[in-house]
Amino acid sequence: MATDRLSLIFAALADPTRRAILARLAEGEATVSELAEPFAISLPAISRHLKVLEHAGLISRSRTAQWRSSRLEAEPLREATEWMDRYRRFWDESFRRLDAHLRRLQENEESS
Amino acid sequence: MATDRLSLIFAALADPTRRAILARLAEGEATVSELAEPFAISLPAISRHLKVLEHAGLISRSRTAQWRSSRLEAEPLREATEWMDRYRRFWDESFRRLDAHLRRLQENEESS
DNA sequence: CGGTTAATTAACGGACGCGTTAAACATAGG
DNA sequence: CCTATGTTTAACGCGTCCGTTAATTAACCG
Repeated sequence: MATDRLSLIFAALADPTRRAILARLAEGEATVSELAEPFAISLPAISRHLKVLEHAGLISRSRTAQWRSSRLEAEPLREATEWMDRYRRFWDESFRRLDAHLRRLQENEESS
Repeated sequence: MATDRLSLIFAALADPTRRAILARLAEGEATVSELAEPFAISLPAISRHLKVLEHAGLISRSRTAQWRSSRLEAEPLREATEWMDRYRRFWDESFRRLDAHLRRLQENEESS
């Protein structure tokens, strides 16, 4: 079972429908029906997706009368990005330049 | 089936063992047995994890004699980070400051 | 050739993910 | 109270994921 937080976050993001829901929520809060509207899947399916997102901390929910509104909580995305940042030097050109620069400094240090 | 690239990447990252493998590969290439060593799971299980990582583009593999060496390919992490960057303004303080700054500029523009 | 080492493939089992439809629950409102 | 609306829960099917052990493939080496 994926019990750790990061696994929950990445697993939640691994589904295109859920990513689309997050994209929609970036424009503002929305009810379940509103979120379901663009998709050709049933309301219960959407309901489950929202539960997954909530469990990963990617959304929070509030109740007003019979409507349940979802709100984006991007903090987990920060966590995920932070994890990936360990690998930034493997792809980021500017990071590579910084790397080279630091190496040069190091060499000067050693040769002095 | 998760057929799109981003889903493959996030799904690959959703497993702690696979993330640990990537962490190990950040220190340099390694063979399957070397990668398996820290884990209490069988070699075939590791072999499958590597296949998942390769399918997501997160590693590439080469063969030397009977050894298969894996190498980190972080480009997919860049893609994933890029996707998350759309949400950066929802968590990043400096992004919020920039946002506020731009809004101020906008207001000055309008009132002139 | 025959044995050893490295790794993968095959076959299986159990858990989980994602969808469905039908039923239940919650709230508003005549 | 009864009904309409919004959403969730229940029960099920099916495919995939993750692990196992046993068998197979691949390459080296005495």
